[in-house]
Amino acid sequence: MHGALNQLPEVPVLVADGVITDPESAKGRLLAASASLFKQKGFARTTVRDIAAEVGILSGSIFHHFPNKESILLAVMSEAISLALARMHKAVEGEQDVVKKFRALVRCELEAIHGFTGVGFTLLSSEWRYLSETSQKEVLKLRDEYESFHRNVYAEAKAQGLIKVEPFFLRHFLRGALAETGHWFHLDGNYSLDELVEQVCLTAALPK
Amino acid sequence: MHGALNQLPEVPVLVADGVITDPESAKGRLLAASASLFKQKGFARTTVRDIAAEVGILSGSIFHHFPNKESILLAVMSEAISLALARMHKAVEGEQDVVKKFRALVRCELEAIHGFTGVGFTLLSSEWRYLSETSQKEVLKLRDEYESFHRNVYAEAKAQGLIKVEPFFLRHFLRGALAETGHWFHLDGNYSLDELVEQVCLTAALPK
Amino acid sequence: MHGALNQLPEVPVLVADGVITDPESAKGRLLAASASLFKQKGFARTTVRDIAAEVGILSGSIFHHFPNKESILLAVMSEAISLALARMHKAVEGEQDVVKKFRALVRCELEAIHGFTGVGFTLLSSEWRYLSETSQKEVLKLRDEYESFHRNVYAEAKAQGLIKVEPFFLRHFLRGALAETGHWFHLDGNYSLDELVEQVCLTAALPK
Amino acid sequence: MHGALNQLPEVPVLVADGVITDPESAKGRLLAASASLFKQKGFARTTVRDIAAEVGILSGSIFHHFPNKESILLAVMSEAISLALARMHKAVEGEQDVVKKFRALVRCELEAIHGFTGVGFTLLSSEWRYLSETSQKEVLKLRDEYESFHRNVYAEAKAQGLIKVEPFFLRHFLRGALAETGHWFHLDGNYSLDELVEQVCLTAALPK
DNA sequence: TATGAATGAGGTTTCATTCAT
DNA sequence: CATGAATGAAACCTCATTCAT
Repeated sequence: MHGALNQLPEVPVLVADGVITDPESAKGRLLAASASLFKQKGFARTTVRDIAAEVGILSGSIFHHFPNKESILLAVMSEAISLALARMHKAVEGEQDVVKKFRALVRCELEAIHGFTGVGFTLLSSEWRYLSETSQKEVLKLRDEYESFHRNVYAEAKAQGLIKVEPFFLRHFLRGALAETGHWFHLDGNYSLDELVEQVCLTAALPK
Repeated sequence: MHGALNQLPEVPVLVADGVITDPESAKGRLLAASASLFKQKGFARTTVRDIAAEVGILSGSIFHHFPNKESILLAVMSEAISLALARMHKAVEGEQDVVKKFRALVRCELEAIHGFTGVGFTLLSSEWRYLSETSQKEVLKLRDEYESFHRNVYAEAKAQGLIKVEPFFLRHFLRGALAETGHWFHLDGNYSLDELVEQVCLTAALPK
Repeated sequence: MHGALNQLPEVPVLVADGVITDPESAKGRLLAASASLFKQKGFARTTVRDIAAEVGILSGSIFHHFPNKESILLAVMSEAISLALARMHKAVEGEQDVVKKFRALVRCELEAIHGFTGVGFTLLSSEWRYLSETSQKEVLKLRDEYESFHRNVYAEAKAQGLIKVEPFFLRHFLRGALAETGHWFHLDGNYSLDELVEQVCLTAALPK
Repeated sequence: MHGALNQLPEVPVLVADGVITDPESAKGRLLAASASLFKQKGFARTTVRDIAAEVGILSGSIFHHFPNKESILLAVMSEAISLALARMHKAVEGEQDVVKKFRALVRCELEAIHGFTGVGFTLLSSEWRYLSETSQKEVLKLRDEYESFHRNVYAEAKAQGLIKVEPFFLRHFLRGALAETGHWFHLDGNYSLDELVEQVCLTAALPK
């Protein structure tokens, strides 16, 4: 999946813009390895020695790049959300049709969850509590931006009579439902990502 | 919320049937305290000293009731699912109307998540990875029973043309959406549990 | 020297009064060993493993008695000064002659420095900087009590025309001179403690 | 205080004679910064990164000037004592009056302690134990020269009946008393250096 | 059953030192 | 000479678990 990330055409642009750390730099490789391990074993069970071993350095060297273990989690999380934000904006750019925007958002979030934009997005919820309060606030700013963008599109859909549920509820339901796909849906399984998007829209009774 | 649990009329029955540990026994109080702490701080960050302090004993004494820390988590989880199963069966008992059964299942799961049946249900997903493989298999049996019951009701609804999405997908979506309510919905907030159930059904475009 | 401490007749009284920790208890042995090592190698160079090895336990066990390494230093220091205070009061109790009081104070401080009352007194100056600010304030209260007692006796001597120098200066000079004996004077060497006291008084031109 | 050091007229001479390192050279600035930090925080708590930051270089660069951290301490110490020796010889040069020589020595030592000759002299006692045995021996040669010079002047005073205490004891007492001034006396406080010298002589009952 | 001192493995972090650039 | 990433040993500290009382 890391490989996939590097091959995405927009990555160099995002690196240049400072959205994310260069995945080929030492720090970038550290982040990718950490994200992957945090996802596999959880933050608490992942030791800095594990991370170092994954990258091929010694544990002490990690602290050249990050002041402590928690700051790695913080970096993984804020890069994940920054990347998701950037890709989300690009995905709906210029689109007027609300249904298409809705589908784009769903697809974008699923891509974020399933690693098209690098691991890390799922950690936002599963490892949230391991972030210090200060760090939580920092990430919360980005999350709020992301969430309100979603809610606004849902509100448009509601205004056009395309859905009946309140945007506030719908966003919470969808976030949960999509995050959960991280636990059961596999890209290389029986269903494609597009079929998954389709089932989500079907559930919400959204017209094509 | 613990108090609420104890006041539920069916608790003595469930205790007598061996479904759950007597919440007034030493072991029961240990489980309740553990569940609450695991939910608050996560399994990994909760120390056996924390648990002992919450119950008012010393850390060493815990090991007279449980062989190790993980077995506490296992007990919390299997009691949570057993309780949820028992209450679920009771809730749909004798009911023929599929829509009513669907609503009952949703309500039941929300009650489990929000503590009507004691804390612990949320932990099933959030702390799942801290269970050893052996323990996971043990709990999985109960979860499978629970999950397939849900899927069967959804399949009925599909057969009657009430919903369009595949039961398999719907169950996964719903599980995620409902579990997520644990992070944003509060019983003492602006909305009642019934309103929440209503919004869930609205989202799935389910007729009344 | 530890042995000497235990044989002092007043020790049981002081332990009973809560002035010092029982030197035969686990905590007391830990303190004695720590004080001795801190004196030998300095606080920074003494590892908790060193201390544990000296006492015959494992390093982790130390933290059953003290929350961290610094708190051991704090305890060593406050016990040292508390003990010195107690013995000082006893030494001048009922004495009216200023010259005799002066000699008693000098002797008392030398005894504290050279271990008659347990190691630790010298550390008060040499390892002072390793104490956190909070801990410094705590110990400072005791030190102030000790220092002002000395200054008061010197002021009496000045008032009686026995010395010419200001008490403020004299106390600072004496503290330095006596502390320094810790680096060159040895009880088992060529001179006795009484001869040392005599030389101090000679230097200050104090009549017999 | 560093500024003051550089302005002293004899510094260029001493640099030219190889007594001390040029305080404007890279090595000299490194020594000054180290001495200052060692005094503030102690040798053990001062990191090479601290020193490097103070000088404005990176930690790795330090090792182009010194083979290891301890050698910095050694250099600071031997320069301190060399400088003190040079200034001491100059101060008593041609002086016949023992009382005046005594005063000159006291003043000289106080100047060394309070920074007229650059920080570092106090470290000789406080950080002594952090020197390896080999280094201790090296500095000891210089210290012995310094100490015996003092003792000889005291012996002269004793021979002339000006003091009563043994030179051996007096030197130890004075060293301690003067070193201690580093902890409480401040040049910019209520008393001048000359008043301090006066109080020292008063204490030792030395005639004017 | 409860206690609490002790264990001991393992965690995060620090830091002097090295070395290719 | 300077850099700064990397090293690797060792530091402090945590904590589930044991066991004699």
